[in-house]
Amino acid sequence: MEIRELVKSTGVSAKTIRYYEEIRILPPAARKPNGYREYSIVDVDRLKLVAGARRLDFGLEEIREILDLRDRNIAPCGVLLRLLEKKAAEIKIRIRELQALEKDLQHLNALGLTYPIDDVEGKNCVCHLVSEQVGLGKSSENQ
Amino acid sequence: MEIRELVKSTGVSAKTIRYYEEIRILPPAARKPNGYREYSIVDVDRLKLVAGARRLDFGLEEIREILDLRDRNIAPCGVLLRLLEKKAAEIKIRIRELQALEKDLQHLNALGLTYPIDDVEGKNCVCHLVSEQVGLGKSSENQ
DNA sequence: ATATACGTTCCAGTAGCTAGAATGTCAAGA
DNA sequence: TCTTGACATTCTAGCTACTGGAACGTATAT
Repeated sequence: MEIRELVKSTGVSAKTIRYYEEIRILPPAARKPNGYREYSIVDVDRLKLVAGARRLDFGLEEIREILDLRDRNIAPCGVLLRLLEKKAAEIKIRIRELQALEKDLQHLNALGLTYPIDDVEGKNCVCHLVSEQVGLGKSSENQ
Repeated sequence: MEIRELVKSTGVSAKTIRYYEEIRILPPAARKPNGYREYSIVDVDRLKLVAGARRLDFGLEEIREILDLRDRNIAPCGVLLRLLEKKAAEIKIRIRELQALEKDLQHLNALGLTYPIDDVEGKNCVCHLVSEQVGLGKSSENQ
């Protein structure tokens, strides 16, 4: 099959497929006489695993590890399972960070609305609220 | 004051401060005879606003707009307030995406644990669960 | 012959820094 | 005076995961 078929069966763009080949996530594709890339069901399977893992927000390096195991005929399930847990933990933390951030934003917005909006350099201005966070509240320490 | 003082009073690293100057978020710093950068309270104020806005996850382009208004002596509070709301809405969405992702991860993990971990190419493998998401469930459509 | 819809390569850009190399400056201690 | 250490400077390159665009080749239908 040509690249367009692979795009259809995986939902990954042609650009991205070529990029994955370039960085050796996918092996160099076979070529037809005209120079076009040619794929088989094996490539579909591999790319589906990559796409699934990406959808779960795994990094390409993590994915590369999984693929390397598979390529050496070692079942990567154990590793994948651990990564799943690790990622879930990370997401949990990230969610909490964002929730704290959301709270801060709402708080500043609410407070800012009670201030005049034409105060360029005075203290009664939402700009000052934004500035003055620095070094104060640590409610949402993101990153 | 020298750059180290500015670092202390804003929590922004020297590298980042120079970078901000390079991309014109901060104006070219005055120089002492020895070539060292020299700052005043005005720079502290400006950088604090930048740091506060970055902490709220505003992009540097958004911040640049705010600063441009301020530089032209127009109170940016109105704009800032709108950005605050916009950002809060974005965060809300992002949180929901991450929560869906978290659910998927936990689901796959739970299901994966019931499978053997030594199945390289069979279907009873968490790898297959990961692959088979592609084109199926759209519970968490992120990015 | 031409229009179009594919395919190819290569280069550059995105966001917001951060690391590191090579070099210069300043203050204090032996 | 020499040296050590902590500061400062500039410059280049790298990070993640792609994406856009140019310039060009190929296949098919009209």
